[in-house]
Amino acid sequence: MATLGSGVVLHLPPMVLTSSISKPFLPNPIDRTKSPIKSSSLKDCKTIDELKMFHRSLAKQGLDSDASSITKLVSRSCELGTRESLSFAREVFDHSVENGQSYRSCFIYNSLIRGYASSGLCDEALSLFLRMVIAGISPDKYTFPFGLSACAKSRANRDGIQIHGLIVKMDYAGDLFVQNSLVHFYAECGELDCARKVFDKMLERNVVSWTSMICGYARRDFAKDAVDLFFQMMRSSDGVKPNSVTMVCVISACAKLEDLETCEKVYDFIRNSGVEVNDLMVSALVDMYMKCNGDDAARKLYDQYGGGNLDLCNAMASNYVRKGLTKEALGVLNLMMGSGVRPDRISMLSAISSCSQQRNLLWGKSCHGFVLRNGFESWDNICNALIDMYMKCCRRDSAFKIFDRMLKKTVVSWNTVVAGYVENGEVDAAWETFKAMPEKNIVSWNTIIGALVQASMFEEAVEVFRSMQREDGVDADGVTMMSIASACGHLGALDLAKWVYYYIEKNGIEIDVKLGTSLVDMFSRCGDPGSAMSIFDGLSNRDVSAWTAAIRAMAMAGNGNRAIELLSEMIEQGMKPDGVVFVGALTACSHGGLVQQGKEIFDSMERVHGVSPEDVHYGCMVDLLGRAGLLEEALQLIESMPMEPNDVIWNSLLAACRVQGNVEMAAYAAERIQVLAPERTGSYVLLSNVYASAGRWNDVAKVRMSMKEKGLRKSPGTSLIQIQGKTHEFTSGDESHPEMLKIEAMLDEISELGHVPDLGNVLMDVDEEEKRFMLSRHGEKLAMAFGLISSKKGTTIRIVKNLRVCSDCHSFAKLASRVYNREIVLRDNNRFHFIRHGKCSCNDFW
DNA sequence: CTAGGGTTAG
Repeated sequence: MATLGSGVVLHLPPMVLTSSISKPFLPNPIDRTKSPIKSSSLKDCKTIDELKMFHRSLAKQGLDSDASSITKLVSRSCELGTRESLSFAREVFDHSVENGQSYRSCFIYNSLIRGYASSGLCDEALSLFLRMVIAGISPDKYTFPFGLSACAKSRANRDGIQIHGLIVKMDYAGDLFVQNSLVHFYAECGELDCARKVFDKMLERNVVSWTSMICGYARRDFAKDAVDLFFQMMRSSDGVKPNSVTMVCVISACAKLEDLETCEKVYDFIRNSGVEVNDLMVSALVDMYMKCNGDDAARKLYDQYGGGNLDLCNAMASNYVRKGLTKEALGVLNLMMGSGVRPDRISMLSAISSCSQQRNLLWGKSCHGFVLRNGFESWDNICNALIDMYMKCCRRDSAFKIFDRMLKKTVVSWNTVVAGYVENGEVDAAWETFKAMPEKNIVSWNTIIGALVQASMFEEAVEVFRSMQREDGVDADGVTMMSIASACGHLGALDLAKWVYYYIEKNGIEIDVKLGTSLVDMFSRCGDPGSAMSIFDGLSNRDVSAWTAAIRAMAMAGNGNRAIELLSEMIEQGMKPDGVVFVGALTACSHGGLVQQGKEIFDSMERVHGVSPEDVHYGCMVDLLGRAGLLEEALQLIESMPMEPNDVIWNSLLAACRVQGNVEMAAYAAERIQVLAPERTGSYVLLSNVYASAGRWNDVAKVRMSMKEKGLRKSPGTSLIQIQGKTHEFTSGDESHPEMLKIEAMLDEISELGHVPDLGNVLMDVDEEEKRFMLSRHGEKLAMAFGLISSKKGTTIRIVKNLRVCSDCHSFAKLASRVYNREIVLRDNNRFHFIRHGKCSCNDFW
C-alpha cells in the first residue's frame, strides 16, 4: 500500500484533521455472529509458520473474510512481536480490508496499531491511525491510547496534539485510560505543564495516572517534583496505592537526586508498604544507591538478591564502570556468567568500557569476539564502545575498521574517534576529524577545547569556544567552562576570568564542586585571591580537590597563615588530607616564610595522617629551609631522604643558594643535577647567576661553555601584559614593540626617579654601563612601562612572567607602584607579587 | 487498552 506516512499528519494544520471528518462517524456495527474460531486454538500458535497454517485452514473453511476471525489472527500475529509476524499481520489486514465489505469497525485497526506501537514502529502506527480516520471509521477508547503511545515513543508532538483534539471532539476526554495516555504523551514529549494540566483536571485517578505523572518528572530531570508528587500521592484522597511500577519510577528519581537521605526514606517506605519487590525494583534500587554514593547499601542488596540476575548485575557493573572501578565491574560480570547467565548487550557495554579504561587489549578483543558471536555489532552503542577500546589501546586500524563498517554512525561515534586522537596526543588529527564531523554536539566541542587546553594552546582554546557560540549555537555546560577556566588561569588574564564567571552566572550553569574548584584555581592564577575565596566559600559541598585549590590560592598569594588555617579547618570537618593538599600547604609555608609551621605540618603527615612524604614534599621542605637561609639543614634533610633525591630537589637547594649567595653548595647541587638531569637548562643558568653575583667571571664562562657544548640554550624569559583584551609579549632586550620609543622614555623617567640597579642580576661580564642597560631592558620592565603608558591612571597593572622575577625588576616595580600610585600584580612561574605603595605581599621573600 | 530500571563519547 502507498503508505500515508505520519508526515502527512505532521504537515496538516491542527484543524484539518478534525474538519476533514466533520461528517459524523458511523457507529461501530455490532457483530452478532458468534466467532467461528476459538481463540484458545490461536493462543497455541507460537510461531509465524503456525499462524500461516492457521490462516490457510481458515481459507479452506471459507472464513478468511470473516471479520472476527481475521481480527483475532492479526491480533495474535502482532503479539508475537517479530518483524516477520508484523508484516504477516499487515498482509492479512491489507488483503482483508481490500476485499471485505464488513470492515467498518475499528477492532482490526486497533490490533495492528497496537502491534506497531508496541514494536516501536510508530510511523506505521500513526499512518494507520490516519488512514482509519480518513476512511470514516470511528476510533474507540482503545484506539486513542495506542495512538498516543506511538506519538509518545516517537516524540510526534504535533500528531499527539491533533489526536488530543480528536479526543475532545469525540467526547472521550473524560475516559480514565485516555486521560492517562494523554498525561504520558505530554510528559514524554517534555510538555510537563500540559501533562500536569490534564492530570489536575482528572476527576478520578488510578495508580497509572499517578505513576505516569511521576515518571514524567523523573525522566525529565525534575527529580524533586517526582519525589514530591509521590509523597502527595500517599496523602491524596484518590485512595490509590503505589505498585512496583510506581516504585521503580520514584527510585529512579531518587537516583537523580543524589540524596542518600531521600533514598533511605523511600527504601523504608517500600519495606513497610508491602509492595512486592520484583527484579526490576531491586535493579533500580541498586542503581539508586550507587548513584547516591551508597555503595555499601547497593552491595548489600546485590549480595542479598544474588549475582545471577542479569538486570541487577548490569546495574551494578555499569555503575562500577562509571566510577572507574573496572575490576569490580568485571568481577560482577564474571560471577554472573559463572552462574550460567549470558551477558546481554548492556552487560557487554560495561565489559568493553572496563577494558578501554584498563587499556586491556587482550580482554577487549575477547569481548569483541563475544559481540560478533552474538550479533551485538548491529547496535551502534556497542560499536562506539569498541572503537573507544581500540583507540585507547592504540589499535587505530581496528577502530577504523569498525567505524567504516558502521551503518549508523552517530555523533557519539565521531566523538569517540576525536577523543581517541586526543588520547594519543594527536591534536592535529583530532582537529581535522572534528572539522569533518557531519554534526557536532556539546561533547564534541568539549573534547576539542579540552584537547587544546591539554596541549597548552590556551588562546586557541578560547578562540574555539568563541566560535562554538558564534557558529553552532551550542550552549556551553559545566565541562566546557572547566576547560575555559583552566585556559584562562594559564593565560593569567583577569579580565577574561571575570568574563568567564559572568558567562557562567548569566547562562545559569550550575557551579558544582568540580567547576567551583576550577574557578578557584582560575581566579588565584589570575591574581585575584579575593574572588577565588568567595567562590570557595559559596560551594555547598567541598571535596579534597576544592580545599586544595583554596589552599593553593592562599599559597600563591603569599598568605601562609590563611593556608594553614584552611588545612586545619578541612581536617576538623573530617576530610582526609592527601599528598596533594600537603604540597599546597607546605608551599604556602615556604612562600610565607613560616619555617616552624612548615616543619610541624611535614612532621604530622605520616605520624598523624598516614600520608608518607614523597619526593615533592621533601622538595617543598628544602625550598622552605633554603629560602629561610637554613642551607645546612636543607642539605641534611636531602641526605636523610628515604628515596633517591631527584633533580627538582637539588634545584630547590640551588635556587636557595642563589638567594643566599652560597657558591660552594650551589656548585655541589649543580653537579648533582648535571648527573641526574643533564638537559635541565635552568640549573646552568642558576649556577652562572651564583658565580656572576660573586664576580667569579671565569666560572661563569665555564658554565656557559659547557652549556654550549651540550647544545643547551637558555629558555627565553617572557613577560605578558593584556591591554584592552590584547596580549603583548616582551622578552629581554626586545625592541620590536611599535610603542618602543614611548616605552623607553617611560623607562628613563623611572630611572631618574632614583632606581638603583642591582647589577648582580646581570649574567654577562660586561662593563657597568652595559650592565645597567641590559638590566633596564628586562621583559618585566618593558611590560611595566608599557602598562603605565597605555592603561588608565590608578588601574592595576597585571604582568605574567614565565620565570622567576629578578630582584632588580622587583625593586623597580615597588618604586613604580609608589611613585605612580598603581597596584602592580606580577605573576611568576609559581606565585604572585601584589605590589602596592612601594611594598610587596611577598615581603621580599621569594 | 494506559505507567517501568540498566546505554557508549568530554
